[in-house]
Amino acid sequence: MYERKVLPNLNCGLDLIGEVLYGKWKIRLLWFINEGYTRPSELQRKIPDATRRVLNIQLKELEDHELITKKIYPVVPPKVEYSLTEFGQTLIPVISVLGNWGDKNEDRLRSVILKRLKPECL
Amino acid sequence: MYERKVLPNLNCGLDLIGEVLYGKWKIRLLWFINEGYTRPSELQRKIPDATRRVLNIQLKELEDHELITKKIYPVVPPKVEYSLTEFGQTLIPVISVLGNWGDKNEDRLRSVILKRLKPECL
DNA sequence: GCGGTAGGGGAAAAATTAATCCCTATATGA
DNA sequence: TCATATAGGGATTAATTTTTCCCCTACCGC
Repeated sequence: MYERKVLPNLNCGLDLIGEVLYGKWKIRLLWFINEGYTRPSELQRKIPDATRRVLNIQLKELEDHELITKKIYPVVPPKVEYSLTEFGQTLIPVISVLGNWGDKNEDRLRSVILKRLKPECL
Repeated sequence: MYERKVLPNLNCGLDLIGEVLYGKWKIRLLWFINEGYTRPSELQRKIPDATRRVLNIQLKELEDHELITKKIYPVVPPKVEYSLTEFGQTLIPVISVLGNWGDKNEDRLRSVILKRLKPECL
């Protein structure tokens, strides 16, 4: 795993939540786990744009940050289930606020975002 | 400026808000501008860990995304003031929710974050 | 034995983001 | 005259994150 070379800022609440939520797929992982998609293969199907690899890495980080727990069933073929910890559950309303703002301003956001990357990116 | 090579995901509200809010210092810039620190030099003093350069770049992105506006006074020495657009103002309650969750869980977050980077990073 | 399913992970490359360094300009005050 | 404050930007390097590619285990059914 990659080892940080620079100490992150941990001054205020915004720094702290940033540390655990940054990561391209983390918020969605939390969201889908909360919706009941608890197995790795289900999550991979819900987030097809991410590779298995990244999801595993980010799931591991969420676990290290105590937002989710991983239960491995000693069966064959292997079965794994993730679930939110109580701590992780308290994040759901927060994520909900983010998603609602994004949904409410969907058209405008899409427009301003695309305006900045028009030329070659498609 | 760096030109993206890969089209970002813009499927849902979470993707969209992520696009405009990701960036190490953006949330704090919005927050401080809202608190009345409107001039570049004031913002730099409020966020001493960031270099002038990055702040300028991220301010420019916030401006492109229509979250803030930049007013340049034609005086010498130069004077510039940023302010939130109406659109940007609607983000303040959202940022507030993020910050509150982080503040409320400050100790636990600091602990789990530090646990992951103990060894060499200090 | 082969292919499918379920769950992983190492190594290296590519993409992206942030930090460094150095340079521009003018006015004011010591 | 020299340092300081104000605002900004190009070029380069470093740091970090995400992707790609390839590999592994074990069982089941055919």
